[in-house]
Amino acid sequence: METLSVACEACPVRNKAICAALSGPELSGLRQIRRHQFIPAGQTLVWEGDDAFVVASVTAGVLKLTKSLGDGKEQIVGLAFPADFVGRPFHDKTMSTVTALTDTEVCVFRREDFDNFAREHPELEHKLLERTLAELERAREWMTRLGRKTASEKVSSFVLDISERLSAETCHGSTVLDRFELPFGRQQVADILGLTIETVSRQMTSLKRQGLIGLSGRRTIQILNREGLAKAAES
Amino acid sequence: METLSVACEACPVRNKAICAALSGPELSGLRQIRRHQFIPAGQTLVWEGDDAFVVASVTAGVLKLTKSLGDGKEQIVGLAFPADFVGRPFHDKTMSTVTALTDTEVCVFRREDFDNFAREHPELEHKLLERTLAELERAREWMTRLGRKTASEKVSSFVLDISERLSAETCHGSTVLDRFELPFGRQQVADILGLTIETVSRQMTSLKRQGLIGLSGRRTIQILNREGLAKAAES
DNA sequence: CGCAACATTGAGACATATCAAGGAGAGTGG
DNA sequence: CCACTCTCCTTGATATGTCTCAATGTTGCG
Repeated sequence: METLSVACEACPVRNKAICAALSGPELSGLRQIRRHQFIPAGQTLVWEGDDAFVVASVTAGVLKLTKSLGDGKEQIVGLAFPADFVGRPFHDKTMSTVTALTDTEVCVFRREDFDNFAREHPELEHKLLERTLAELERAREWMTRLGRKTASEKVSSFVLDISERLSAETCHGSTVLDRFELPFGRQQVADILGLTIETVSRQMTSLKRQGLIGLSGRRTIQILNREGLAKAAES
Repeated sequence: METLSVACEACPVRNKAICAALSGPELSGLRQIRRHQFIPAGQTLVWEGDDAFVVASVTAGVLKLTKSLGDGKEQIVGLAFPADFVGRPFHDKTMSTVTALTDTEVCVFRREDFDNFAREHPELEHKLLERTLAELERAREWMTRLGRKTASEKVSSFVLDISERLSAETCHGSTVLDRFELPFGRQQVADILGLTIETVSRQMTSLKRQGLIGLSGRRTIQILNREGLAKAAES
């Protein structure tokens, strides 16, 4: 892994990540304990069950948080986009694996350093709390999808959800992208939705045939009828 | 709803809930904005989608957090035991319904009061952060169960999980209860696991026939072979 | 005791998984 | 620029687990 040197002031997520809580002198305190790091697509930052040595704030790219079951099966339990925070502060075990889906840049902290710093900076902890509460809400929404939706509803709501998250990233006002590239392949969509790759593929094709979405290349999706898709996403 | 008057010092969760962060004068500040309240089984504290007027800390009983889908179906996305915190501070919408499963007692706060108080008491926010991080972890574990486990694995892991949470409550050292009463009926177990009531029933019967658990009455479960049950819970 | 709510059991339908084959993209080397 | 190849995606046929519908059994309360 390669350490990059980027000034916090020039950071693309300066105003959105938890460090937005800090200014001037405090920020440079934080900078002293961080390491800006590049993670190539496919590489894993932390492993499920390991001692949690690090936490990190994402500045570019997308990561997945996964839990693996006895056999080869895995469930993706979270996604981390720029400005999101990964890892569990104040706790010594990591309970999910964090892996880069695309080439990624993160601000990494030794967990212990971060914990100490955070305890002395309530504003930072407050930002982190808000972010964690939002993430919890998202996880619960996701649980509903996993527990009570059909394959077709899962895929529809997934497409809508992702379009919103990717739009938030590019952040041109409140525009929602209607055409975007998925940062992952079919297997990973399946692991997000608790389905098999074949079922995801079939449902994608079905949505395409209904004229709700367009597919080009392997990963590009176009939403042709957002309203109709929203209807298909409801139970 | 009936307002009770219980001194914080005598509170059964005094040392476990987020208010454990406070002592003496700060605690009495918190006491001034709280209302101790009794909620009978079946009654709902807050509704999904409503403006979030209140947050609360549970002192006795069990509550469920649910999300409902278009039709009658619902998914339980969380359980709140004594010392747990419900509601979303610093945010104006409630995204899940909170309902008492058993007779319940909670410390209720107007959200605005709580927010203001919390911002002035970093120790309290810190406790809340730790609790929220733990809850997020639990939600993710639950997602894995919903997405990638079979009905039989779901029920087995559920029984183990509940036995641990109920034991934590009675808190006699590190004893784990082998015989306990579920605070909910079959339909609610189904809503937790993303199954139908019939499937839950069949799996319970099956575990019973395998000699892993014993069932008596409608809600009492006895774990006869914890190790075997753990094996059945893995994928 | 008798009732109402809840739980269990069975038979059949249906959705998704599994197994298996074929097709399209993207990168590589000629 | 085209053939080659590897990986990923799509499609089809069948198997299977869970849901649905329906009936029966049980619990606990008035």
